[in-house]
Amino acid sequence: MATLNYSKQRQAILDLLQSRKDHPSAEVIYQTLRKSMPNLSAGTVYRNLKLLTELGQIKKLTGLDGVDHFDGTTSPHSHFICQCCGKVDDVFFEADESLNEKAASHCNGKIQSHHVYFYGTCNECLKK
Amino acid sequence: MATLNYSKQRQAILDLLQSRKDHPSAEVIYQTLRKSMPNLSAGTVYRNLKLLTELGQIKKLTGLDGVDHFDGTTSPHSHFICQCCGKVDDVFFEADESLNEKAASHCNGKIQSHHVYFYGTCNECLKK
DNA sequence: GAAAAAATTAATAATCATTCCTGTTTTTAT
DNA sequence: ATAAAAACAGGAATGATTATTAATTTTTTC
Repeated sequence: MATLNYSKQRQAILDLLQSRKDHPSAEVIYQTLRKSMPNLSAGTVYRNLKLLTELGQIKKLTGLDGVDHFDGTTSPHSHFICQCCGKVDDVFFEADESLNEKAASHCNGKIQSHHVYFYGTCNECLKK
Repeated sequence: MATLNYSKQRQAILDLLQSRKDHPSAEVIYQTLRKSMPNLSAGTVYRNLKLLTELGQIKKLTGLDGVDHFDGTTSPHSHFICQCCGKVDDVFFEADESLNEKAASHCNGKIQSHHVYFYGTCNECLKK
């Protein structure tokens, strides 16, 4: 994995994502880091999130609530979205080899990867 | 399925989506329908796409190229995104029952549905 | 079939996440 | 240490989507 992370700002963004188990948006990342880096710029956060995503060091999650969320866990996993509260949990469940293979014959091209989103109601919301 | 579709505009949007196998964006739908409905408004397209999505009569696809795309096929299926040309194909491949069940034990809630995105290179792009 | 009520539309303004731009600062390479 | 390259801060611009409002169309009721 490419390890060209010079700046304090970029490293702080990556560290934050790797230390959290939730999936913060760019805005949340910006507001969180601003507390310790008062003149951090929002553009810097967006630019580095885009760069880190392209380098594969973080994952971008879309289609949750209109804004993009980011995930510092790079090992393959799925996501569970609570349709009640909007929370996004990691689901460490491996369907990988088999899923790509099974779908291959139904597909007009070569599959390289996949991403599974599960939708439902989380335990907290079920209690209500 | 609820069938409360009064207006010409709403019906035209639904018909268009059901007659196409690709997954047009709101803008493409707007420009296409405008040819036969010259004073169609973009807001009408967006409002009806949102409504039809909420009613479950169409599906919204996010995270493809920054803009939302829409799918008139309601039977459960997956999608294959070509990372080369951006094309989105339907993949009629059923992993349903098993996938939700298998993931259930790894999940902090009750799974109701899922959506699988496959990423790869389509046959056209492979030839190049 | 016409009048009243409800729903929908067109047009336009507003919003808001994200990207772009410019001049400055930090990092890297020599 | 110095020059070149990369990255930053701050703010302006972009662009997809949503909200507003008055007018029109559709549905309902008689």
